[in-house]
Amino acid sequence: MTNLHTNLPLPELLKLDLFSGMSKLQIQELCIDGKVIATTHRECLFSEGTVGDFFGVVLSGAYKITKASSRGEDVIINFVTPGDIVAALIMAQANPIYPVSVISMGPSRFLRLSRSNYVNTWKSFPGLLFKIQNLLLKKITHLHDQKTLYNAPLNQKIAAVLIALLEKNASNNPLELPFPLTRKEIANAIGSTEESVIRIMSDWTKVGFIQTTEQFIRIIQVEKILEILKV
Amino acid sequence: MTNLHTNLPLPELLKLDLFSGMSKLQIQELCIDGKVIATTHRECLFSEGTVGDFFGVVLSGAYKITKASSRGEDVIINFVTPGDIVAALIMAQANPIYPVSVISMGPSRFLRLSRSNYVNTWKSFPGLLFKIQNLLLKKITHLHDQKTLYNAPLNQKIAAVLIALLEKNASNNPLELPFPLTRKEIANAIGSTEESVIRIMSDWTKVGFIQTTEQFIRIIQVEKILEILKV
DNA sequence: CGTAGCCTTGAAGGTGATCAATGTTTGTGG
DNA sequence: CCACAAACATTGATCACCTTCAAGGCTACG
Repeated sequence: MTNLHTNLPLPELLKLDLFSGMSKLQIQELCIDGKVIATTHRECLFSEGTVGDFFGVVLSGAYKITKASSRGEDVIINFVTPGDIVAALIMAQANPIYPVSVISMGPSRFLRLSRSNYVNTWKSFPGLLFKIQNLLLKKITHLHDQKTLYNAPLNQKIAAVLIALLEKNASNNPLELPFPLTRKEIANAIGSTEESVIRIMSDWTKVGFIQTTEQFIRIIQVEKILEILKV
Repeated sequence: MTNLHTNLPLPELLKLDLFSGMSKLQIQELCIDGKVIATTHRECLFSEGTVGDFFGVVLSGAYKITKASSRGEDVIINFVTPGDIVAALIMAQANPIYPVSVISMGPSRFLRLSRSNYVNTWKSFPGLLFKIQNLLLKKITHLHDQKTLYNAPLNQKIAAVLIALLEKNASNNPLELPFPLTRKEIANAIGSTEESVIRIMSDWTKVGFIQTTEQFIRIIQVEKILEILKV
């Protein structure tokens, strides 16, 4: 793991929802011992089953949260992008063990914060805990929405993943996912197989709904994808 | 909705994990305005989409948390049993709307607490917020585990539901679920159909793994069910 | 230049959804 | 207390969707 020990990127932190309404001094107190970690494509931030001694915030890029299934396959629980908080929930435990792995998608950056920091400092900011609860609520709501699609046809599930990722990134037109996402990863995120995902996305490419260039997926006709969701 | 305004059932509350280590006085302060609500089978505690002005704790019985899917079907997100906290997460929002419905399974009891209570009193107990985070962690972990079974065969999914519900209830041998659970509900919990669930559970009944008497499911050979999960 | 990661296509087959019909139990109102 | 409705459980037949297995091509990278 590349440990780039830099100063806190305060301008970046000030923009985060999490720290909105806080002074620079407060943020510095909350992020004491904070280190910015730069990860490369497919690099692992932490592994399922290891001791959870840090949490943190995604600064740039993206990470996938994975969990090993009973077979060898790694199921993708969800994706986190800038502003998302990672592993905060398990910090409240006495002896936390990471229940999932976190893996970089493309080059990404992460603000790593120590557990003691959370237990000592963050705990005494009720407003902050409320904000964390709101972030958690979003995650849970998303998991609920996914369950809602349990018995939906495959194309709806794929559409849902793409739309959800688009919504996380208020990017510009034409809409392109700002990190590499393979068909296999999509399959692992919706509980399907690589081949099935390929068949559907190939169709979409042929009719011009989407377009893939060098592992980056670009959505050309969002309306069409949204239509699939509505049926 | 039957509103049985009773005094706080302090002995019951003292046993809850949530309030462990707290004095009677503290609990009374935390549960000010608390009302015990008794619900009957299939009665709705609150509905998806309505204003969230209360949260609470399950005292006895069980409730199912449901969400409407794109079709008419109601998907079951999960089940809550005594000691579980309900809707606490959305209380941290400015103008909460319930994202799910909560429906009683058999006769149950619920301690209803007002939102203002949470925002004013509970907020200032960091230890309590941490305990809530730990309860949430369990819920999320369970959702993750479910995702892990996404592409598993149907019998594994059904086995997982039964085992999960057994674990929530440290009941005695032979293991019986202490609330009515229909095949259709199991189907809605795992994203399948009533008929498919029936076919598998009928097989299990024939070989003596389980037994159903008056809507109550009894697991005769837990080992066998656990074995199904391991394959 | 070979390997690894990713994408593609085809053929075969099975699991589980769908539709339909019926039996059984529970609950409710006259 | 009976009759009827609603909820729940069951069984069979059919078939679509998606998985599985297999093979091959493309691109990046050491």
